[in-house]
Amino acid sequence: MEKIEKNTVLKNFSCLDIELSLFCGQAFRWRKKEDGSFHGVVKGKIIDIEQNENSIIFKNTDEETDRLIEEYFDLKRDYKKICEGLCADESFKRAYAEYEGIRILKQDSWEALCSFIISQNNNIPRIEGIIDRLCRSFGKKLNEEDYTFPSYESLKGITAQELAPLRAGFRAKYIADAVQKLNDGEISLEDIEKMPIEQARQELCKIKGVGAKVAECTLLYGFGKVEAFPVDVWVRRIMEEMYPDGLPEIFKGNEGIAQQYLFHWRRQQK
DNA sequence: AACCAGGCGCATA
DNA sequence: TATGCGCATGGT
Repeated sequence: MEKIEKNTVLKNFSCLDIELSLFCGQAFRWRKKEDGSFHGVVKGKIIDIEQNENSIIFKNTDEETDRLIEEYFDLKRDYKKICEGLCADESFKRAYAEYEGIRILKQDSWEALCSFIISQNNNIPRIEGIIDRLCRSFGKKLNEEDYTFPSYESLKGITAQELAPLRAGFRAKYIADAVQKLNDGEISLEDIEKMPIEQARQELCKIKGVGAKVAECTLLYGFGKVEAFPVDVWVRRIMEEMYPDGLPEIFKGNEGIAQQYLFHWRRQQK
């Protein structure tokens, strides 16, 4: 990363496609502007990104933003090396050939948890709408267009009734339960971060509306646990069609990365 | 007008 | 332990 005027510029990178990573179904709050740049809010900071052939420009950055970017896009991890290893599997190889550059985004853990509670039995446009209304209703206003994702602390005491305007349906009571358990300290995201993954799964599942799939998504996208492996309807199809005898051994430790490529590849099929 | 959407809780056996 | 149904909402 180098600083050029007000921007941070990345020139030597591999396996990093910003657009693919932002829009392959793991984050719900980014948008692509008419000029082709990407605009979003990460942990309260506004992020603008432009990707060209051999450079990525993060606009108007400061030190804190640089730190966030490095974490969010997991820049320290050697994705190229990992993915080339995963290519020993033919199905992954096909997905990788088409969609090289997908990375697992390390999102805020509460945002990931809440977002994937909302995602259950739901479709992506509606998930995005609900989350947008959540941020506009309860987040901090940064400017005319941008709002932060509301912290669970700021939502303390909220009821399903009060969440009704989000039109989240039956999921409202699940959000309320998560807010309550986090604020009362029944569950601690800081603790979960440090736990062995199996224990972390059990902790997350104490929240109403959090089952195996949502817990796994939270661990993968909110805690950067790339060994987590969310199984939804699409991944179930992949398993039946390609891995009837289980996942290949080569995926071990990077199941979440393999999952994201296969998930996106499968969803693009008719 | 049924059916589906990055599931889960609950009842039933 | 395993299956099946209902669930809010909105789009095809």
